[in-house]
Parts: sequence; structure tokens; C-alpha cells
Amino acid sequence: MSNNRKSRTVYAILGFLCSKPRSGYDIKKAIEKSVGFFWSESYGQIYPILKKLVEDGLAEKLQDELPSSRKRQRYAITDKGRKQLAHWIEQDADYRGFRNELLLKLFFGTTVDTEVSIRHLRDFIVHEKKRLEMFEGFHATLPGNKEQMTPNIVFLTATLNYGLSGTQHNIKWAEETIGMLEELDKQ
Amino acid sequence: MSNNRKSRTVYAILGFLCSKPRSGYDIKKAIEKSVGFFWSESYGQIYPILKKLVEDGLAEKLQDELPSSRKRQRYAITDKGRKQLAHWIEQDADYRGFRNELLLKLFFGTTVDTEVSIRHLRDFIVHEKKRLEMFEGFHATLPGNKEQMTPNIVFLTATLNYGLSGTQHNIKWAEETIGMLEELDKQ
DNA sequence: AGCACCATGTAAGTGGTTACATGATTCC
DNA sequence: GGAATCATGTAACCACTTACATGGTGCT
Repeated sequence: MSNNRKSRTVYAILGFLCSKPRSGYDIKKAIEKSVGFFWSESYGQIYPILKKLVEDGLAEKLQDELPSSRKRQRYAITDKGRKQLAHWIEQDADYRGFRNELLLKLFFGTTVDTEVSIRHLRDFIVHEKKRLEMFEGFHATLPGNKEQMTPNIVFLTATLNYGLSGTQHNIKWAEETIGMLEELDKQ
Repeated sequence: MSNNRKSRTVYAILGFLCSKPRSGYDIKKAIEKSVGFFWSESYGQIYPILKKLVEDGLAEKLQDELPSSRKRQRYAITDKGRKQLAHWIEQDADYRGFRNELLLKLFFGTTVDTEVSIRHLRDFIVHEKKRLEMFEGFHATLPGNKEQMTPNIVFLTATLNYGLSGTQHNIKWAEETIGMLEELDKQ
């Protein structure tokens, strides 16, 4: 108990500031592009937290080349910020809090026509196949051989593999489940 | 856009009232036992919503045998409630909002010792193996042959299969990822 | 008597999304 | 000029968890 219900947004932001200074806008885009399939943040969280990170000395505002045009305000992580991030990462991960709406609707499948459940599964397959294409496209750009495995690429590959094989698994499950439901409908 | 950010708790509750009248306490326990691996609700949501369901005519308070002892207040779903539940189920499921803290920590793996990431993966394997045992125990109680497949059992099996094969897949992924990280550490 | 569990509920606080406002820049 | 996108921010609102209060029941 006890260690949860703290915002992980702070650490998501610090994590993305780790590689290079970024603006709030940059951070949002970076999250969408790289970890978007298992994480998301909104501007309504990002901007206030960036401000707070500066207050707490975990990040600092960069005064960029053109102070006159105040658009694009970049932030850099501080040593204190790096330490705090590392400390969070070292804590046990929290597996709780998953919620799967598709499964819930499926679980209540007896209360609607079986076709409704089948339609949900078909929609899910379409959705997952699109994601699969995206993953495969991204995966093709990564080196497959061990020699070129830098730490960065390894961790990227690890999370990507999760998405890739997880999506394949989801499609297989959905297809099998449709088969099961069609069998039921025949009787 | 637009269809989200409505509480799904209402429908989770209605769904569990569908099979039989239950108390708030019953609902919580039923959720934990049956859909706990992909859904959860807290009393702080359940009790106020039950009250609201009655106000909206989606459920009604049962006056149980012993009105003197007011403990254990059961609720029954109404026709209006059933209709509303069915309507919700028929809407497209929302796949968004997944957040996976383990993957986020792993994604930031370059900022900590590789052992930290490996430890997280080992912990995850332990966690998932416990879940797997639970799933397998439950799975063993279900009939495997098609003849005994009632609708109820089919939908139960569908969600259970998701958990079962998903967990197996997670373990495999975690083991492979550990292998990849150990390879990296050797160099 | 004391403990575990059954059972209902509320208040406070937090994490997060959405919608809106605003304006600069780039490119056709 | 107009559209798309870059970019920053805020206010309102909501869903949800946590912690706490309260008391009954059943067992040893």
C-alpha cells in the first residue's frame, strides 16, 4: 500500500527531458510518437507541471536564442531532476488500475444480441491490425542484429516488442473468440 | 470524439445487477472475483451511484425480509436500467486510456542501472505467474467441450482466455526481454 | 471479550481530460 | 488572404481513490 496515487506525469516529463531539452509541445508530441501506445499526457497536465518542476529545481527554463518571440519555451532537466527520476524508476512498478472496456462489454454479452459482441470484436481486430502495421513499420527501422544493440535501442525494442507481440496476440484472441461466438449463434 | 469521459461505473454496476439483485458490498466482491483482472470499482463510487440509479429509475431498492436490521440493502435493476445498459454496450468500446507504468519505467531504462530494469521484469514475471495459477485454477472449473457451452460460459471463457493467454504472453515477453538485457550487460 | 468480517456510507483530495482563448509561423 | 500547424496556457469539471466513521454479525 501507500506508494501509489502520486502523479506519474511528473516522471514521464522528466524522462523525456532526460535525452534533451524540450518544450511542453515537444514533450506531448514525443510521448505520442514513442510511448503513445501505452502512455498519454494532456497539455492541461504538462504545462502546469513544467512550471512546478522549475519551482522545485527539477528542471530549468532555457533562455533561447530569440527572447523577443516568446513562443517555444524549452526546459532542461537538472541533476536534482535526474536523481528524482532515477529514484522513481527504482521503485516497484504499480500493475494496478488497468481497465478494459471491451472486456467489460464482452463480459456482459448475454444481455445483448451476440452480433453486438461479434461486432465489437471485429472492430477491435480492425483497430489492432492498424496498430500492427504501425508497429511493424517502426520495427523495420530498428537493427535486428546484436552488434548494433545500443542500450537505447534495446529498451526501445523491448517496449516495441511488447506492443507488437501483444497486438498479434490480441488479434488471435479476438478471432478465436469470434469463432466461439459464431458456434454459439448457430445452435 | 465526444462520447467519452462518462463514468463507466454506472454500467459496471448495472451489469452486475442484471443477473440478480445485489448490495453495494456484493457488487464490489463480485467485481473483484470475476472481472478483477481488468476492472475495479471502489465503495466511494458504488454507494453514491446506487443511490443515483434509484433516483433515475434504473434500479430499485428491495425491501428485504428484515426491515428492522437495515444492514445489507439490496438493489434490483429495472427495465429502464436494462435498456440503458444495453444501449451503452452497443456503443463502440473505447480503447484509449491505457497506461502501463512498467513499460514507462523500462522505456527510461537507459537512465538507471540495467539491473533495475531486469529486477522489474523479474518481479513482473513473479506477479504474472501468480495470476496465471489463478486463471488456470478458474479455467479448470469451466467445461471445455462445445456441448456444455451456454452463453454465460462462453462470455466468461472469452474474457478468461484473454487474461490467461495474455498473461502467458507477458511472461514470455518478459523472459525474452531479460535475455536481451543480459546480453547487453555482458558487453 | 475480542477479532474478523460484513456492510454502508461520506469527505477530502487528486489526477486527469476537455474546451476554450490566444497568438505566432509557415506555406499555398 | 486563409488554412494548417506550432505553441502556451487556464478554468471547469469529472472520475476515482483513500481514509475515515460507524455499527452489526458470528465465531472462538
